[in-house]
Amino acid sequence: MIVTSHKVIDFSCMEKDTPQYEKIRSHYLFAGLNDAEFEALAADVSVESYDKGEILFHRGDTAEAFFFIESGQIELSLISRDGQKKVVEVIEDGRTFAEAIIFMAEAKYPVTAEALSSSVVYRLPNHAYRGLLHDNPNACMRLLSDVCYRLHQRVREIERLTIQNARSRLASYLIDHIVETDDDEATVRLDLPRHVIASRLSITPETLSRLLRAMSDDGIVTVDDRLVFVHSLARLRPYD
Amino acid sequence: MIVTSHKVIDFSCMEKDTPQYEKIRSHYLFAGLNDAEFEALAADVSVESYDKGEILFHRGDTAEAFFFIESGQIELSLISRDGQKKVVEVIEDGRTFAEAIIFMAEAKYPVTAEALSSSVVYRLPNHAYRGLLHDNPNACMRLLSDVCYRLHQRVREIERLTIQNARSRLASYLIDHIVETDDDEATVRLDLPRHVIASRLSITPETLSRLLRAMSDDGIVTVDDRLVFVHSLARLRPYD
DNA sequence: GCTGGCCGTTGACCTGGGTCAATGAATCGG
DNA sequence: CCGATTCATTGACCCAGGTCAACGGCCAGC
Repeated sequence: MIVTSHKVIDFSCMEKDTPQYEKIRSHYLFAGLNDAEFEALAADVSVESYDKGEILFHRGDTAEAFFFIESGQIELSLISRDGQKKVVEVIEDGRTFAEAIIFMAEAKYPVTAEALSSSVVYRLPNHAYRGLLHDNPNACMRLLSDVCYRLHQRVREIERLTIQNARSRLASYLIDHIVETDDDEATVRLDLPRHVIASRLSITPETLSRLLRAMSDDGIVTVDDRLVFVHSLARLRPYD
Repeated sequence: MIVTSHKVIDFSCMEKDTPQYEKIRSHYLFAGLNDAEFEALAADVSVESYDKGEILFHRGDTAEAFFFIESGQIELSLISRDGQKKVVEVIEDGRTFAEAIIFMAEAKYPVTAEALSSSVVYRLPNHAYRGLLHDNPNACMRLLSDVCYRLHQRVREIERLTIQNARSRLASYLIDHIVETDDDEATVRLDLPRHVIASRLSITPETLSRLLRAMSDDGIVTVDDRLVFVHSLARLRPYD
């Protein structure tokens, strides 16, 4: 077996007709493949389990595979020389990540990936999928479309970081995480630890806390642990 | 003819075997096409001239075409509600831009494009190129590779904006614009107006001026109008 | 050769958000 | 059930970089 901190699970858990199998099979990167193609790809996949806090890869590591998250949450982050961390994105189950580097000339991961909670992921070697793409114009187009969407997301992120202040960014975040909305009111679920949210917004936990408090004092929101009740989207909006 | 502020030039200037023709023909998006394909594409291309300050498109405009720059410089920027502008990128001649939005579902330009100097650009309708891609796995792969590269660039930009300070960002910029290097010394050419550089770095022109002055006072650089002589890359580096 | 705009620079001052430290809550391994 | 550790909150203070205002080139048009 393999000697790493994480665990490689018996491959049989990706057997056909299980819910897990269907979960990855229906992902947009694979849905367009025929059964033979998918089976061939699956033969190269390894299933891995990571505990909270374990690292899948570091920024700068040679990138030979991308990942599909079966369960859990994976945090993608940048870490500066002096040790401070900036969370770029948190990927939830049912999604893939790092698939964009399949095509990088210098195939290094541009971010560090760490399990935020216990997670099961499928490791898909680049070369296996790359070969398939060449003969699948449709898969190619879908991937292009997805990568372009992500590129657009990054531009929006740059916008938020440069022409919006901390309060606006928090407002945007709240609006993006609404679980239920009712006219001018809404309920937001903060599905991540505060300090992770803070890092995603490029502020400190202290500032996040103070901003929520200020909004609360202004009667715009009520905070109850991980739930935020927005009393007036209109009053939150000006800062989005 | 067409009634806009910019000028649509006689199409004949893109005739075969001219230097202009070769310039675009050899671009990576078109080099892989055969002559018949390229000719078909060229039939849909319009050649346009823009004066300094003219807008090619605004953020949010419906995106039906992408562009190849024959000559000049095009600034891509984000503009906030309150009017402040953030320059995301400046594209020089010989390169394309906005080609990523060919694949966006909601085809809106994510940035505003403005001519920084008098420019000649080719407007390429999305649909024309999109059809070609479907039958050209190689072109598809090249485009994927390029878009992924840009995605990576954006991640690096986010890194610069969040975990580097203004001085570090300026140092990175100087290093990226070295025209000649000699061991620990280098010459940098600032090919853009100061206020544009400042915006690209997400600082004010005042801060840019002060940072250059501070570096100059520290003996790290000498500034002579648009030329910056770096006396010690080692002393500049710690901030990159 | 003026003159009216832009651009860049410099100084004085301000402030959003970071840093540091203290205090509680909550979670967890034993 | 209890220390140990991690996480969130709050207060006091600080500073990088923004804002505002003044000034001095440098063309471009008359």
